[in-house]
Amino acid sequence: MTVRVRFAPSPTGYLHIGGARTALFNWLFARKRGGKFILRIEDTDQKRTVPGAIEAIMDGLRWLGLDWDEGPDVGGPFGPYIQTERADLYREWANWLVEHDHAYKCYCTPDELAEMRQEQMAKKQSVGYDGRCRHLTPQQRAEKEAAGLKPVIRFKAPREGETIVPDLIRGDITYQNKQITDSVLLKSDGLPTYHLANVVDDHFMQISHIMRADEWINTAPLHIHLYRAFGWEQPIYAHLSLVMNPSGKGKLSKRTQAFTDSGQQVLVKVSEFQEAGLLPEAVVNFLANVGWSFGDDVEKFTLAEAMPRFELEDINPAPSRLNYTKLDWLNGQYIQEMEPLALAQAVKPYLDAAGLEVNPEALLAVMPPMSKRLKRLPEAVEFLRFLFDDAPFELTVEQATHKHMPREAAQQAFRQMRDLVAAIEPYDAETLGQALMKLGESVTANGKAGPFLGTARLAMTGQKVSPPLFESMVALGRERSLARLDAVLALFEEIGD
RNA sequence: GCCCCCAUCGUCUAGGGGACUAGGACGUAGGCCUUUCAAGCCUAAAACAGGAGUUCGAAUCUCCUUGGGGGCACCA
Repeated sequence: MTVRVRFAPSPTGYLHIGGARTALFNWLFARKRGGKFILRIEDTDQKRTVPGAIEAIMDGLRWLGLDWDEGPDVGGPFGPYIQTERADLYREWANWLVEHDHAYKCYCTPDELAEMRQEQMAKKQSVGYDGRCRHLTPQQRAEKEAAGLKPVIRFKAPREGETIVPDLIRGDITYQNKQITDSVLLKSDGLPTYHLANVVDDHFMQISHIMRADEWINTAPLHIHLYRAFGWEQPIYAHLSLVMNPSGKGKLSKRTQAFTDSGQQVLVKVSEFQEAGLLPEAVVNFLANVGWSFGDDVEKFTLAEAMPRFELEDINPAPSRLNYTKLDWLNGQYIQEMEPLALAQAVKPYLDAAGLEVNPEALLAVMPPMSKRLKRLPEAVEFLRFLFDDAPFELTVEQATHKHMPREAAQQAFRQMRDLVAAIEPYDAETLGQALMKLGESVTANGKAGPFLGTARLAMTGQKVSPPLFESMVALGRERSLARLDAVLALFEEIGD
């Protein structure tokens, strides 16, 4: 069997991370089976269609490295791949259903339907269209038409029996047909609803497997009836679990929650992951671990490695939340592996944006030690500010001293350090390191260099956390290092008298 | 209200009747290393929602309860 799967978003905005995961699983499956991955745009709700959304979605997919074989931009043998460009096809098949007694015209107005729903709710009945237009006589129909009412086409759903939805992930799901309502297939604006467009397209695009989120599961029996009414073969279903909010309350959405309990921003759009300085390899790796597992206790892997192992049957049916902290860890792992030059290039835009005047050489020099400290690229801005900004930072005598190195000793230590830095040759990390270690051991009460080096770091960088001290001083250069030492010494003088 | 799905450490997961004193990862705690912070390494705490049943034997199968989620539009 030729595998053909599709990702079919509606262009109502950005690419959602949950959608990205659906796309990823489809992609993985298509690649594993040597099939085709198709991108189709479901834009039949023109009110919700947002200009530019198609591009935004494609950008998101491209960033993640999910390429498609057929789609709006690349075309393909079953196009067009944008539903509004296929409107005639749907109309044709909607009419076909009417002609074959599988569908009928309905003239109910929105008000009328709302009223019906209210009544049903008031009576605590199940809500759904009651089929009142099913048996209109030709005369009644003519009257409605004469009154200028524009009809919709509704499916004539079977009222008896049951329908089984076979699902690769969940097994057979049984529905009582009496619960399936006469859904609208063709709207009064002449465009199809999701149900019709989806079934018609999946058929003519020869889709073999439908992988989509759990939220669509209840539409499956209806769609199965449509396939039967048309006399078409139904695809194989596999309903993926939903991606939930970190709180566990509801499916992940833009609105619900902006921050997690630990204060992290809840990223939702793929573009937000990108802007947050996360690497696409990490995001995609992370996503693959949600609802699927590589096996062998392996957490970090590439898509190429995952692909041969991917099986639909292995997908976990339970909904899951996104663990953003784990994503950061994974991202850090990928950053550690980056070549210094690549990392410098990745980090530079953020430094530029922060208004820092970046010296490329100095930047490159501190990349190796930085790579172990970065979880997300933009963090580099605060880490490296000291390197590209000579504005004096706030420092107190308290910070420049230590319990094992009180005021007098600290002042003395910094004086010695200044002399040492001024004279040392060569001015490199190793020489500097050895000398400063020795100095440190001689100036602290406990004979350990740690307390001294900690304060020295503060004096050089203004930060408790920075690239390692010696490398930082080398990157800074002798002159600027001396200037910062002078600043500390001045601090002691000022307060001292 | 009706229908559907789901249920293993805080989170993501492994587990498909005996290999389970339930494994891994993130996070957390402690330790080592160390030039602070990281990174790395080691250790620890931490889960089969509850109840019946099937079986010699159940995290694994069935049912019920509970809890969570989704759906019930001329939205997708």
